[in-house]
Amino acid sequence: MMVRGEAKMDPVRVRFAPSPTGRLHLGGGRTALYNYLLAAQTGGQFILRIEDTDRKRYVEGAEQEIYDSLRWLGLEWDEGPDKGGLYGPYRQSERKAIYLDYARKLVDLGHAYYCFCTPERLESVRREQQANKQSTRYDGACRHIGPEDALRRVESGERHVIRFRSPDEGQTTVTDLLRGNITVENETIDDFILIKSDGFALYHLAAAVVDHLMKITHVLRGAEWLPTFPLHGLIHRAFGWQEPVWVHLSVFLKPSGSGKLSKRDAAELIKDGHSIFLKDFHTLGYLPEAVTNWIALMGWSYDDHTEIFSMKDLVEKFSLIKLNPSPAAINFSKLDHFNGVHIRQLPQDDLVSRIGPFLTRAGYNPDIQTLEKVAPLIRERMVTLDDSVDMAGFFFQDAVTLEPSDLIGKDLDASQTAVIVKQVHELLQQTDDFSADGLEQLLREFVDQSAYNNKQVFGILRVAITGQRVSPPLFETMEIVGKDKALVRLLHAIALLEKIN
RNA sequence: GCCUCCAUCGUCUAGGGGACUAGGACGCAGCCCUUUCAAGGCUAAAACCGGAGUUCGAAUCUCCGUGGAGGCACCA
Repeated sequence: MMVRGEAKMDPVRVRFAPSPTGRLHLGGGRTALYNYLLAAQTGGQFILRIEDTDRKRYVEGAEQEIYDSLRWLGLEWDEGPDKGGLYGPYRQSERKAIYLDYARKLVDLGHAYYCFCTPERLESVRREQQANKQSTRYDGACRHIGPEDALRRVESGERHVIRFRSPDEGQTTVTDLLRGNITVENETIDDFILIKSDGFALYHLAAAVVDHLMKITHVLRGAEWLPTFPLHGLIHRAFGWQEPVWVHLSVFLKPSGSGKLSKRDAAELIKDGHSIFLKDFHTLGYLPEAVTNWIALMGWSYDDHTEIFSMKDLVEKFSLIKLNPSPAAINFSKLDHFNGVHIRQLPQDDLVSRIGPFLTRAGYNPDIQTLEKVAPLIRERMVTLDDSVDMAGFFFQDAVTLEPSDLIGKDLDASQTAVIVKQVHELLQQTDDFSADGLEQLLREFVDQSAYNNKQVFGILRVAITGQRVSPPLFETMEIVGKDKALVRLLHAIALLEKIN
C-alpha cells in the first residue's frame, strides 16, 4: 500500500557520518535510522563513514561505541570502515591526501584562495566585530593577494590555510526537501576555511568531496547543518557537481521542550533511569525495538493512528515526505509505553533470554525452566527488562527477606495473622495439588469458611511467599515456588509473627 | 548583535482551502475488571501563537509581528 504523495524511489546511496568525538546519542540514532530505512526500502546502500578529520577532539573508544550502538539498534551498514566497500576508505582521516588536491582545484577555478592570517589576528578581528555588534566573519584580508604572490609565499613555506571564496554579491538558493528553497544573501556567507594549516580538510570540504566520490544521492543530517547549508551547495556547484537531495532533520529538545540536551541534562536523566546515549538504553532495560519505534516517531509519522511499528514496518512505511521539520521534545514516558508494548509482543523464549542477563547481573541464578514459567507472569507488568529483578527476584532465592509489619493483614493484628498463616500452612501441607487452579480452589474455600476476606488472607500469603506487598498473581506464583519452598516460607512468616507478640 | 529554521492539546503528532463539533497516542483524572501491582476496557479534561490579507470559505495560502530553536571556530 502506498501513502499519498509517495512515489516509488530508485535505490539510494545514503550515509551516516558521525564524528568519533563523544557518545552516540538519540539524535544521531534517529538520523542513522532514517538513513537506514531509506536504503533498506529502496534497495540501496547505507554507508557508515567516520568523520574524524579533527584529530584533537578524537575520543578513544568512540568509534567502537558508534558500531555497538548502531548494531544494537539493528542498523547494519552496507559499507563502512570495518567492512569495506567499493568507495573506501570510510574513515575521513585515511583520505586526507586527496582533499588538498580538490582545494587547489578550487583555487585554480577562482573559488578559493590562500590565506596567511594568523589565528591571533583572526581572534582580534572577531573580538572587534563583536564589540561593534557586527556579525563575526572573516574580513577578507587575504582575498586580494595575487595568485603568483600567494603561490610564492606558499612555496616558501609560509603557514597558510585555504579559504572558500564566497560570492561577493547576489544570493544563493539551496533546496531542502522539507523546507523548500532557502535563499541567503551571499554577503552573509563567510569565507570558510577549507584546508587547515596542518593540511587537513575541514568538514565542509571533506564532506562535499567524499559525498560526491561515494555517489551519495540523499543527505539526511541534523538541522544544525542548516546555517552552513548554502556553503555546501556552493561548494558542490563550484566543482560543477550535481547536489544530492538535502534533508535536514529537526533537532531533539530536552523533555521540557526548551533547549537542546546538554551534558548536564544527561547526568540528571540517568538518575531517573533514562539517558540520551544509545548505548545506555540496553543496560537500562529498553528493547531496541522500542527505542527504534520511539525515535522513528519523533519527526516522522505514518498516519493519524498507527503507533506501533516493527523495523520491518518502518522499512516498508517510512517516507521522506511525511517528515516533520519542527523540533521535537524528547518524551521518556512515551518510551516507557513503547517498551511495555514491545515487551508484551515478544515471543516467550525471546523474552526469557532477554530477562535472564538482568537477573544474573542482579546476583541471582535464574534457571531457564523457572524463568519460562515466570516470564508470562511478569511480562505485562514490566516497563523495562530491569523491572524483572524487582518483580521476580524472589523466585530465585531460597528464603525471602521481609518486613514483619508488611505481613500483618488488613485490620488484623499479629496473632490473628499468625493463626491464619498456620491454618493455611496446615491446609497446604495436606494437599498434593499445588497447581495454581488447585490452590485457588482450596484457598478460596478456606477464605469462604473463615471469618476473613480475600484481601486479608491473600495479602498475608502474598507477603509471606514473595516477601513483597506487590507481586505477580498469587496462585501462579505459589505453583512456581513449589510446595516445599512455600511451606518453609510460611513457617518463617509464622516465626516472625510470633516474635512480634 | 547577525544569519537561518520552526510554530495544532503539557508532550509526540494527524491535517495538503469545504469531509473540523480539529482525529490518534503518551501522560493526567474518573469508572469497570481485580487478592496486590500491572495489563485491558470505557469516560473526561486538554490545542489551531497574535494581527492583517487572499478567498464564497483559512488550522491549511501570503505578509507582518511574537515566541521557540539552531548556528555564527584552523569543531563536526
